[in-house]
Amino acid sequence: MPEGVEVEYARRLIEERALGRKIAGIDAPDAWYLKRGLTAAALEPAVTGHRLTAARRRGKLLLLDTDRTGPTLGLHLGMSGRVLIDGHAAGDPLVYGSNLENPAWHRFTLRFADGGSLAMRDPRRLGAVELDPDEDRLGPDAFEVTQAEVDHVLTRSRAPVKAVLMDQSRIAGLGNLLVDEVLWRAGIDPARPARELDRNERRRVYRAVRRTLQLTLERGGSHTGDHMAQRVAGGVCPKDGTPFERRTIAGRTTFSCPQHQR
DNA sequence: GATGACCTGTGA
DNA sequence: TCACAGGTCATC
Repeated sequence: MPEGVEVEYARRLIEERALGRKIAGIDAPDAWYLKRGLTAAALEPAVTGHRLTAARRRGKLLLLDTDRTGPTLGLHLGMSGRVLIDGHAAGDPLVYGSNLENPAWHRFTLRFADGGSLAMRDPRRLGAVELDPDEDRLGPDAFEVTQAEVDHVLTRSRAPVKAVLMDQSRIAGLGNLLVDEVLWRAGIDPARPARELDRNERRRVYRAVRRTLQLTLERGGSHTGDHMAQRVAGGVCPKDGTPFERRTIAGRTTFSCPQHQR
């Protein structure tokens, strides 16, 4: 779904309400939802009887550790996925997601021995479940990324700075909305080749990443940025009132201010 | 690295 | 009916 901020909400929900609970079985009615060769027949015995011991997150990947030498479960929320525990979700509803309940949208469920459950509801089926995921395919997490790491990825690519910031193998956790908000705050044109940014501009990007994550986390989601409200036809820049420009960059709809993003 | 594909729901 | 959607993956 969701970008790093929503995945962080899901992680916290799991940490608060699911840790220590024993898995009694799984419900995986959609074989397509299990990735990298995983099958329900292999997954169920691998996790049954184990307790959840930690809920971690790297970028948009949720990592559920189990006890002893039990496996780690990797959950991807895709574009429309949410985590429900005992039927309850975390955070605000997705702006572009459906909040209706439909049993057919429950693509994967962990059943707990106490009778509750951890379910993934995902209308669009673009999420995924995997076992012992390779966490190193992802770059440093956006919530913990350093200025040095930002400098490193930006100076090594000629791609548009937006494409670089959205590349999960470089920095993990920023999606389309958050990157637009970051570059709007930093005053950088999303189409600029990343390596052309000077030292001062890279510093602004780093600070905007920190500020954007802090702000949207406090406010309730990736859609709560100041820039987001103007992501519509006729939207104007909240800083200077200039009509926003709408383009496709890195394959994604991009809104930016032609006046102050340069 | 840009592009299209994946899948399905929503709103114009 | 169509365009579009906050993500990833394979392919050119």
